[in-house]
Amino acid sequence: MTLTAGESRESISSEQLALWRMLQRAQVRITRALEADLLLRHDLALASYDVLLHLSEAPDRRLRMNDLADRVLLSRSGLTRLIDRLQRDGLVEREACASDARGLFAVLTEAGAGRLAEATPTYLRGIRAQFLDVLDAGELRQCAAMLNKLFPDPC
Amino acid sequence: MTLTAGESRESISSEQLALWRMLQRAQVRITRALEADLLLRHDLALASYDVLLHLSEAPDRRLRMNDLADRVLLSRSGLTRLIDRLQRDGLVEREACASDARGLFAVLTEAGAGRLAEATPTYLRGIRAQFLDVLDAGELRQCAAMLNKLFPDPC
DNA sequence: ACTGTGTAGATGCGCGTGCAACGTTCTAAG
DNA sequence: CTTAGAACGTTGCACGCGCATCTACACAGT
Repeated sequence: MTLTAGESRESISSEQLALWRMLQRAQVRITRALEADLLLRHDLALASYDVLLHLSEAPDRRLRMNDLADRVLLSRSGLTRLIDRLQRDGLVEREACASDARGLFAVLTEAGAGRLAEATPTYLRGIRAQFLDVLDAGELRQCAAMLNKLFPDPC
Repeated sequence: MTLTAGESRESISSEQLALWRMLQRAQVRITRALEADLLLRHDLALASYDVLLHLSEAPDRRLRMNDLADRVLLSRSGLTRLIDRLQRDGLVEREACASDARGLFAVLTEAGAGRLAEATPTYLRGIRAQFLDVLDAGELRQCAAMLNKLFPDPC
């Protein structure tokens, strides 16, 4: 079962390379399909959805810009601009941080929570259709196990 | 083992949602690490590497723009510009298509093949370090099986 | 208090991307 | 032959992103 020794150490078989390329393709496809659907139905980019989602899960629906940037896998400047847009659309507000004058909170507004709630069915349907429903329970467990090895970092 | 019935059909458990988010994070991380390495060591973006790789595998090291765009998951205009850059750097050339005056081939040059050969060890090392070496042979098989279900399209 | 080092966000800039529109060429119907 | 429609690739445009830089503030040591 685990007698890969020497094969995966030296170089890469064409099956392994093909596996990697397939993984890339699958990921891009799934993400694009999801984003397209979200954009079409709710005029919401995937990154925006992610921001709203993370904020909705945070205590007091607020998160420091820095923490938020880490969670949504965006550069700090990228997040600044994204929050600009979300603020312009009234989905998020900036609020000063009492304990640290440098810091800002991004706060989910009521409108933002509403928009998130609207879009969530689309989001869930998307990941089910593209991903979860395609695999059975055993495969999902295997997938989780692999991801834990690939990505041991704290959430 | 396969008694998901009803659970994955109705809505999404938080484990499933977490699984999906982890998958996203893992994918972004792996891709970014790989691209950063490639960029740092060989001044080659991942998309550029992919183009060179696909061309090197094609008969006569050439591919129609359209076919190439499909393979590297880029829009037609995106590919036009990418080929512009690669041509400027001498890694690729455009060549008219005899049978169809609308068509163009992107052709890998010697310099392009050389650059690809230079970068390939970095590329392979990257996907091994980030992905292949982390999993054992059984997991890689499971992964392949899942990808075949997720992405049944022809390569 | 003062100075130096580090951190939180914002901004200028260049780059790469997709969409819509365009010109060119192929193909089929009349 | 002519003409309508589709296909191939390119271009104008706007957008989102990251990097480098900047300002404001925090916190340590003196």
